[in-house]
Amino acid sequence: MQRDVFAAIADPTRREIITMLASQPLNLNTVADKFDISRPAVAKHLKLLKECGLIDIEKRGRESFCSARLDGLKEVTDWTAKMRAFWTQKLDALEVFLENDQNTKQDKSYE
Amino acid sequence: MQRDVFAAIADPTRREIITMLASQPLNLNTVADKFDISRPAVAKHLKLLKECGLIDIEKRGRESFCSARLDGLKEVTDWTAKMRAFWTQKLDALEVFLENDQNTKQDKSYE
DNA sequence: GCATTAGGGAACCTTTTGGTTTCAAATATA
DNA sequence: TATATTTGAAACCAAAAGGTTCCCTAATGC
Repeated sequence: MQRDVFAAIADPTRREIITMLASQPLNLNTVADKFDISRPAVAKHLKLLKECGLIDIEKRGRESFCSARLDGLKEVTDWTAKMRAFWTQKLDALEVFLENDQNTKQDKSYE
Repeated sequence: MQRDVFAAIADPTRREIITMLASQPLNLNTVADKFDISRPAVAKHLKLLKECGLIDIEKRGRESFCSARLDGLKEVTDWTAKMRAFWTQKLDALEVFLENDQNTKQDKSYE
């Protein structure tokens, strides 16, 4: 049972699948037809995406309908936003520091 | 030359490194000491992070000072935000659709 | 009933990933 | 100068990732 959303979106094919399914639900073969790789390969990607909660796979008769369930991406958005905010804040603090004290040569500071 | 930011943040160790460096710059050995894995292993992660632009490595004497440079994460934030927005919008549209027409079945066309 | 279609799943293969140990080079320091 | 510190880099390894082919089962359509 994979569950790392970061690993799930690391693969370009899986990101494409997500993009496709975000616009509309599709069955497995329809998804597979969009790629050059084999159906089992796509099925594996879909299974992984399901296991980490990014898509639903609903069986209807002999067909598997796949649909996006992208609230799991919040974890990624949150982390990246937090990192960038932290970093930007550091840069701002540095800027203020440099503006207020041009003479001090603090050689440990960066940029 | 790796350059996929999505792949870069797929590894938990690399995410930890990024988190560490977001709060303050550190030299290679200091980073390595925080982990149970060997120094060369950490050095490889740092090198990869540098190659995709998420950190800087500045050499001073015999030391390598590493600092965060997290604007590259914008690509990730943008993509995830876009997907989630798209998905939320679809959900809203679906809700309206269901409210307005309970009987129509969805078609299978893509794109 | 029979052929077709959609998908599941096993077995297998190759490349990548993440890790290791070992050694050499360069810089600091006593 | 001799020694310790910090890193770079090579060689190697095991496991995971991503892919393939082949075959089986179960709905569906005729």
